[in-house]
Amino acid sequence: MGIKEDIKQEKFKSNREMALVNILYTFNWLKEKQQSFLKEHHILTQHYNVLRIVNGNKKNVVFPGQIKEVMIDRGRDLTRLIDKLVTLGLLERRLCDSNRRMIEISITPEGRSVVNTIGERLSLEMKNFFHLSEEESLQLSNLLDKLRG
Amino acid sequence: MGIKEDIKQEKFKSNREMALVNILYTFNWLKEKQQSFLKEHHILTQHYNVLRIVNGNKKNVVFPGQIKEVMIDRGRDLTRLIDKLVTLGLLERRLCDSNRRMIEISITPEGRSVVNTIGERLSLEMKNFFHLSEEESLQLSNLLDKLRG
DNA sequence: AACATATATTTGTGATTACAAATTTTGTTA
DNA sequence: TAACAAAATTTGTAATCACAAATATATGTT
Repeated sequence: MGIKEDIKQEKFKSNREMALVNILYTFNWLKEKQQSFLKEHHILTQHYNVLRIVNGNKKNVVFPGQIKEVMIDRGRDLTRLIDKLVTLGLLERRLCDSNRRMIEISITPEGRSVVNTIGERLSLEMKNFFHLSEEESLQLSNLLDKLRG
Repeated sequence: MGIKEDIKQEKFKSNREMALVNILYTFNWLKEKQQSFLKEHHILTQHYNVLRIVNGNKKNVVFPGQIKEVMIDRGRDLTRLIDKLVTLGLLERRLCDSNRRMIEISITPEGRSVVNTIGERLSLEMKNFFHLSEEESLQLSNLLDKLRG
């Protein structure tokens, strides 16, 4: 089974177009896998990504602007993404004393627990659905880097 | 420049996770490129994908269910996606005589013109931003196929 | 014919997204 | 130091999305 069967398209104009379509298709495939985990925690992939970033930061505190810089899917509507996570008790917001245009975001113990739990499960489950070796994964990642070149 | 610099993350737990993140990141990168074209025609990538499918079909007529089968990003809310394209005068809807549960979707001349114009421009521009050779594109596509296994 | 079941699509609704405009604070400069 | 531009985030809003429930039609069974 390859992309041609998956979307029932026999021919592509070029390998480039086939690769392009395959990235879009694989993205959705992966997103669906991820969502089935996250649903149990009542959050979406976007929420998880923000949590991961805040949790991964060495400092205890991050600003929305910093999160935006690093986000995989460009930080649109970050305010209301954070709103949601604050409502869920996973993040906290505080005014920054030194520069009051900024808001300090920090993760709560519960947030840390949630993001770690999901992260571990994801690592484990990866082996079941991500059918590439470490070597092949590296090749893939290098090709994608080159693509964006 | 690679994924590590792009999202400012020095280390990944594994190459698999790096590849995973890289796919998500590259998807968004590509989507942004595409959107800048489509904006000029006041449609979204989802709309373009539906148009492409209807246009690419050999028969003059497609049913929503068939579109759904083939869609890259699973056909959620297809009804209202088609609504939009009908409103724009790019698609037409007609009741199917033989099975009145179904709706016949066909593309208008204007729809055909729009989708062809966009398609050509996309092919041309691909060369400017899709920095892989035909050979490398094939490798990439094969790796993605294997990933989904 | 009457009924249950399956198919194909639409609707309702609440959440999320995109885009632009607004708000607040800071930095600069004439 | 008043004025103006820049930076960081929020708000408003219309459009889109996801999910479930509803509708309408077709098929198969007793």
